[in-house]
Amino acid sequence: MAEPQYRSRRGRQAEAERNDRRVLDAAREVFAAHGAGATVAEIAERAGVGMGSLYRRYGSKSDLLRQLCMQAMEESIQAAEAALAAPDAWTGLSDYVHACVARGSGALAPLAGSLETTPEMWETSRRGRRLLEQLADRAHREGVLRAGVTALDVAWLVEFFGRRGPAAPGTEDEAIRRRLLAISLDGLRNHDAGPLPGPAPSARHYERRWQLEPKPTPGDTQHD
Amino acid sequence: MAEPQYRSRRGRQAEAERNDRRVLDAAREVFAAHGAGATVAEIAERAGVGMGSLYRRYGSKSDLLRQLCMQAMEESIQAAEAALAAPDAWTGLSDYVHACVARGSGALAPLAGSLETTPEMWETSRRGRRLLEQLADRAHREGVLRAGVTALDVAWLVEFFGRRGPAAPGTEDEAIRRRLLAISLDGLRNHDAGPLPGPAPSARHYERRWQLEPKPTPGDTQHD
DNA sequence: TGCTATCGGAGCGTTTCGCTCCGAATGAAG
DNA sequence: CTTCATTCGGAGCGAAACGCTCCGATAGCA
Repeated sequence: MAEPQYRSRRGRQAEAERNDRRVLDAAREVFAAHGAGATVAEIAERAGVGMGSLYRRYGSKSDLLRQLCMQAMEESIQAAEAALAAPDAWTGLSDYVHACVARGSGALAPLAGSLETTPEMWETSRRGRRLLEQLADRAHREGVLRAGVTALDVAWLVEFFGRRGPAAPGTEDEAIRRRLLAISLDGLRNHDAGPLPGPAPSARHYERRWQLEPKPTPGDTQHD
Repeated sequence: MAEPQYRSRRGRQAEAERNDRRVLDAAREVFAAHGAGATVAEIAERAGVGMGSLYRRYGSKSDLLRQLCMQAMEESIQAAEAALAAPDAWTGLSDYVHACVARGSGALAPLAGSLETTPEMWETSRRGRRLLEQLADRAHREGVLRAGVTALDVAWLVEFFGRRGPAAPGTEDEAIRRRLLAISLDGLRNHDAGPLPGPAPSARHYERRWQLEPKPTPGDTQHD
């Protein structure tokens, strides 16, 4: 089943570690695809693991979500750092967006609205945003980013495209998303288009999604 | 709006008709925002109507969804016809996309995957697609649509942007969506960008969403 | 061959949800 | 004003779904 070279280390514990990762991978796919409403049973099945194995490592569904959220944010931070190290700003930015969409970071971030957030999560989120701002600044300095586009515009774009979760590689869904993403990225690029409509997205609004609504009681559904 | 020659439609019956429409409007907003999983209680509350009034008019949640689906498709057909009558192809296409996104047609269409589809629905869907193809053809002929872009590319774009439902007017959510939509539309326009990646979306895959999935509708099971 | 750590998943208690049912409210007719 | 037909609102029911626990089965190790 696994690499024989590692089996000798610790027989059963190796399986435990493997399960740990498989659960995390499955959870990311399932949550990204179905939202926070996805069931733990589906995650366990997708991971090929029993409920017991899942719950021994993650005390609750919320724990799993939190861990996943952190992982997604850290991945996007890595992608941003890689982008800043890229030879030119545009390929860096483009790669960043592709990476975030492909990994489903954008699909996971809004899930934060349905759990209690730790200060650590806020810090990580802010660090990611700061890096993205550097990325946007650099792109503007090099003249490859359309006038008026802010870091938050890019963040929202990533979130929009990640909504449906990481399309399985090789599927037509993935191909379609890549086409639409290519179209949107071209619109993001600097060319002779008019100014963007309306005011730029605010940080306050971007962060508001993270505040846990006291109760999902039906009936709010209100503007603002 | 009142029918003067029908004196019978007054008093309580007038309220009934008003309720019917309010339910339909509320249902469109709620389903578009929360997907097919939205609860009927939320719809009734949003409409300011009791469950009784809702269920006397629409036999089941599925009935409501079907009606809504048809309405969304017919609206998009009207938008397409208006676009074909526009003075130039680009403003027509742009208005079409804006209208569909604003009304949430793109958010309602994928809901079809969770109900039994009638032949009438298929016919309406196809008619809408044919009109959209005429729209794309005209735009290509006038040289305002990026090479390689097909009608289905536009259809998927509308669906992507409609996913979250029609953002309430005046909210920052709506402003953000407009910005991203403006960006994507500019990418759709004819300019000196490279070719689009991958093959164009296929009609088969687009229609596949309509086939009832292995998940046999968790909601209603007893009534048809 | 036992012993221990880990695994899988059936089942429990709770919550949610679609839908029904009925008393209250409304307005027309007498 | 009283009567009656019609429509309204929402409490509550039965069923289904879900998060989570618990335990018998199983795989490594001495």
